[in-house]
Amino acid sequence: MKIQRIDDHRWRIERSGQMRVPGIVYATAAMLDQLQQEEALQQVANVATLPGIVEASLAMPDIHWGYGFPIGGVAAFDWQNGVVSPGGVGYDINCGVRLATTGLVYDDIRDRGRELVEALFRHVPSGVGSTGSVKLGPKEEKKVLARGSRWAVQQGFGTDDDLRHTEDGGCLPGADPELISARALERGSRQLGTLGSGNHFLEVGLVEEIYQPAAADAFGLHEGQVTVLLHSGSRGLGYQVCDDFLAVMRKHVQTLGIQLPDRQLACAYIQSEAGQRYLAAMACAANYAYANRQILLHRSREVFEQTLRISPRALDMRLVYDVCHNIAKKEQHLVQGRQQWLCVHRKGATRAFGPGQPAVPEDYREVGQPILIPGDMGTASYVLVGTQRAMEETFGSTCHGAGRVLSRKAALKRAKGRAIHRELEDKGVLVRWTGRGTLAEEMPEAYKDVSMVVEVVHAAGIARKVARLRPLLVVKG
DNA sequence: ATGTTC
Repeated sequence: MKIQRIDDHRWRIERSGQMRVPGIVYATAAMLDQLQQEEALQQVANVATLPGIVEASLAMPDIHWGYGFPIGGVAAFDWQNGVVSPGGVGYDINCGVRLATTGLVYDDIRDRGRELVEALFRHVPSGVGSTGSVKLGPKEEKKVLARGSRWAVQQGFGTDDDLRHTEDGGCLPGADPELISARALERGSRQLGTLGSGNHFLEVGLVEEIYQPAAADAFGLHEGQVTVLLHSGSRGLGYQVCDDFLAVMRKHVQTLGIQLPDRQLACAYIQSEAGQRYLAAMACAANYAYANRQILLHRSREVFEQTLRISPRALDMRLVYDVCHNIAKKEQHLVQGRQQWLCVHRKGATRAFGPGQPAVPEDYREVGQPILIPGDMGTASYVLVGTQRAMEETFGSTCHGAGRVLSRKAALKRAKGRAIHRELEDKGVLVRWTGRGTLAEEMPEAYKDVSMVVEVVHAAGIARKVARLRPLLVVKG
């Protein structure tokens, strides 16, 4: 594989073999050196062979190996002649992050940390297979799939302001619940409003530093403020939708006569029946995830109010934004000088729309879309803002997180004999968790330094730093 | 990520 340096933060994988377009990797030289030993760069090149891909197969600085497509990858396909692939979205359809501010400062919760984290842990079900927040009959579940966050708000789990500050308004269009298998529906019936496991979390933190006052002001962020950060997805339902459609597409792709460099790149032309059905089913799972995070936010409001015995008005928990980082979306972008309809796959990548974009909420439009980048549980998370340069270079996309450096297995080994929760406590982070190995798998050393990832996208201009958050209380699955 | 290999 031939890789050319473009500048300090951009590298081009030259076209070779069946590649239709080059690959572009956003990274420092040191990060690229590490990547050379992994399969992730080969996956970037593999994606570049798919029919209808435009401009380039993109990789963000948090790229790592994934199912078929790399995690941290962005690929856009022509809406008329291109393909859609479940592997380009990922198993956790609409995995995403939401950030809320509060009217509280550190002193308001300083002595209540243990109590708060206990109450959050009790009221927010977490862990693999967690259930019990909201139970849905089949009819009601289909409404969730069709309406997303709007269903949750209609049930009293939030406000219209929450919807305005959610990507897509919390509802992807074109969702068809009749395409969801009985098994997926069954898995979804008891998991709405639950956190899940792995890297999913609920975190109470502090705004530690502001980098860009104008954007921070627009987003309602100021130093010393208590925040709530949530990371979750579409749970077992989304997993099942992905699994169901991978099976469909593995068969389908054999009828197309296209040679794939990797079977995990199974796909369908967007305009085919299989392609349209996947997109309509994917939208259902995306809407389930939006509703899930909306209910998790509502539960957080309830816990803060009850534990601190304060009114909703005093708590003043406002949703800053909710972003999704595992999705394929129909969007119009400028390609070689003309507007073109595309299917933009973002897998472990976040939308990063710049100033003036109609899809950005009105109160943020002048500065650009908020971007939420969770780090590991002991260090920091970042709020960024989208840029015009991202619109021009990356189909309005940027990174999504720190990215793993240790496999789960390697992390377990490294954590042996250690008490990770004690180490976190020494850093000022109180943590409650469900799974046996979760804390070890998710320990800070298992991840890249999130600030290095953020520095790359900031320096490359495909997002700008707005604020840094420091974790105080963490609930893990 | 995932009722962590129906």
